[in-house]
Amino acid sequence: MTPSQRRKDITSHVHATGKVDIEQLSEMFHVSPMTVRRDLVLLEQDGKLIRTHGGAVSPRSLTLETPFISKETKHVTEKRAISKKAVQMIPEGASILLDSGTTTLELARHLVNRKDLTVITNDINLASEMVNSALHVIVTGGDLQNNVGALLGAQTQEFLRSIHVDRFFLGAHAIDLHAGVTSPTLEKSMVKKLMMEAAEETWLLADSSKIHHKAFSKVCALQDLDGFITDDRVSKEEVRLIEQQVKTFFVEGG
Amino acid sequence: MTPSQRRKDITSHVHATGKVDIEQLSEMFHVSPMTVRRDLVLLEQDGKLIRTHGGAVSPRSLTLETPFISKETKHVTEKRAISKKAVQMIPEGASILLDSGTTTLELARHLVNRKDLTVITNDINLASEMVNSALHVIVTGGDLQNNVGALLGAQTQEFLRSIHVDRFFLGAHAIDLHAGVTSPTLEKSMVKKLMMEAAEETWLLADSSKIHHKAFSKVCALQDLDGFITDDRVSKEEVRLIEQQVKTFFVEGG
DNA sequence: TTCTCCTATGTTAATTTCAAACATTTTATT
DNA sequence: AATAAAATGTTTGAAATTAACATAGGAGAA
Repeated sequence: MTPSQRRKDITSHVHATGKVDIEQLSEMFHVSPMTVRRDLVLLEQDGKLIRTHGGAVSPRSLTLETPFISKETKHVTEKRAISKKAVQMIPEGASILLDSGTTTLELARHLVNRKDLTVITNDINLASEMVNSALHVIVTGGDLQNNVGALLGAQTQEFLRSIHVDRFFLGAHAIDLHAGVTSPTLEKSMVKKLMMEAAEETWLLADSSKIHHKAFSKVCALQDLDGFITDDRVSKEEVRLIEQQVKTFFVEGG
Repeated sequence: MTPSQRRKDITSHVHATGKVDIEQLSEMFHVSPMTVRRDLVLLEQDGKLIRTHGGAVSPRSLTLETPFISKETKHVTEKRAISKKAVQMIPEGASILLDSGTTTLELARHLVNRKDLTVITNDINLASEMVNSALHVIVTGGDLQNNVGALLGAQTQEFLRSIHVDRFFLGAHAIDLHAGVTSPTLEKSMVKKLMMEAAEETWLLADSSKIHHKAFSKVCALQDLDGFITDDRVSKEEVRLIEQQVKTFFVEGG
């Protein structure tokens, strides 16, 4: 039996049983535990399995048990309706700035059929969505936030200070009718503020579930915005409170 | 902090970084390694993570790796072998610069299990691959090249002039044993040159099919490189010609 | 309050596993 | 046949794991 054949057998055995231990493999293939260990190191590098203490497990066996319902799947119809409305309001030839986030990601998806637009973003997920389009896309650069895709940091800020665009679409995780728009870190709100300064107009995009939440660091008051697009799942009283602060569109969303 | 809250925090931290070690968690939550270990046992039973030797990994981090889908590009096995070799040569704690391209994309995929590395790239596809890792990733910023994913332009160049890294991994489309490394546009070769200047060492990564091709704009001569990793599908005469110009590793790629 | 029980955590020691270095065998190449 | 390269085994010290026991801190009852 060749080493590569043995590794293939180990791989299929791991996938079949979900779990193996080194002692067992050592006996099964009549090789020393050290050799098995070396095989497992190679197979782990290829992503075929995950090494554990004393053995290895199949990555697939556990992924089936933990279905990750990410927040991306929440309020999709609302986000879609909001971003659709936003796209309609972008004139040909405009330069726009897109915040990081799932709502703006939807917006980017709706943008890919447009042309003659310059789109600037600090989110690599948005950039990836637009890479196959005819859009002129500019990425700010900066430190990549793990598991998120946003770019932040001094480099991002420096770039934002050097540009000017027609419109900024702001995403938000927390909106309070009195405290305004807030974000979880100083860093994020700093970048959002700079984006507002770089833009002629700022429009807030957020589904109504974000309302009545407060986070740590203030971005701006609702009065500072030029517009707000959200869905219609808000009470009359809320509508009144919002509309007296900012020009708002309540789109139908689900 | 209650035990259950700590476990939730551990869970989200594992999912955020993809990988944690016990010592690190012990310090982070100010509890003994034994307590962390007990937490990890519970969380593993819930399928929230997979315990490894010395820590735990997120089950999700491995589903994204899926080394089974990338059949679209040519010479996958060669590229994989080349990037594997390259990864082995990166010391812990290093800062590296990754060129845009499919070979460096493979390299990025092999890097996601590493930590304590700073990785700088001008390709959003590479950045996307590394977003769920524990790596410190920095994106250069610049104009997005449609259908490619590379970032180029004045902004990219300005950033590259402001940094210094330990090692640069250069990808290439055309290598000639006399003309050296060339690229199709002035813009691209300019960025590559700046990357070389920003790095202590430059290593060329390219499968052997790239040899004996010339493109428009010169990047560098083979002698300017500190190393070259390619596959072994080259003739003896070629080996001789290459080796007298640059330190080279010919990895097995079939 | 004071006592008791129970959970959570820390500590220690013994066991197991891991990883590095070196030695040996096998395989491939010239 | 000679040599190099790859694969495997062995040894050894370091590291992680586990189990067992000890301690601290609440929650609830008398």
